[in-house]
Amino acid sequence: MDRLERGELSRRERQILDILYRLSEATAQDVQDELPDPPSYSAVRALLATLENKEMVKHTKEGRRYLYSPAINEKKAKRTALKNLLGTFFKGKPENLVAALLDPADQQLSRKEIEEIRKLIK
Amino acid sequence: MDRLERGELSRRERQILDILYRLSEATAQDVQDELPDPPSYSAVRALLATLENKEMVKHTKEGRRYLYSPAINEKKAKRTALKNLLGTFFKGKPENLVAALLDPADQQLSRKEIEEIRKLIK
DNA sequence: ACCAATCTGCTGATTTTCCAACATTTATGT
DNA sequence: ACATAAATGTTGGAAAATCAGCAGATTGGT
Repeated sequence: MDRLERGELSRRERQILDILYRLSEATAQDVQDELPDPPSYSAVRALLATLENKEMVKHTKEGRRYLYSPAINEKKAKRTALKNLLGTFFKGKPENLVAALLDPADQQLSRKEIEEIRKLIK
Repeated sequence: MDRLERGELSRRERQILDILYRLSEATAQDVQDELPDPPSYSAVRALLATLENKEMVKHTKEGRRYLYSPAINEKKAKRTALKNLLGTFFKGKPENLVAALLDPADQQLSRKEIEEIRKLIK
């Protein structure tokens, strides 16, 4: 079980990783733009550096810049996040989660989205 | 937008809140039992105290003990968590989340669970 | 009444996180 | 080639989080 699964991420680490999962890859600048209460550019880079040391983030060069991306298999991260959410809020029952998705007070699903889901189940 | 929605929770704060959501209410002892890398009992209590100051946790007396529970409306917390997960991993599309749920490589849904979901959609 | 166990309240020290500033490197264009 | 711009790398310290220990209160048992 790695640091991610054990929930051993600081606030900023988590925020940054989430951004990277969402964007797939991003420059330090991109990350700064997405961070709530964004710190200075150099602070963001320092954070990315520590995340790299912990092997939770990797980078490739693109021209003179770095493009950062999550180092942890996305599928696995997704599964972990889902399992956590299920365990924390839905008693581990997927149908409870789907029920919350369908709850009109929560999300509004378009007719099209519902149709998509219906198809999946078949 | 409160601290929870902005993701402004420290590592331990998040761990403890998740436990409280899962258990609905718990003693300091319960929380310690559930924490990964559990610190001392008194440390757990100190953490619960700071969480109470920040009004993220409340307690009631039960005999001589305190029963702690989340101070933040559960429905709202659930919704926030779901929205975050959708945004981070599923491009905001609920059907993608459902697809992950149904993915046989990920979760195994029993026939019964699938039946439940099908019912919900109708 | 006394002791042991179990809880809360509090405090100060340690550790981790978080950040900005500065130094260095690399690319660009004139 | 040189200056400029735009990156990265590093470091020191402030701020926040984390933690353990101790004192006092309350309960329960003998």
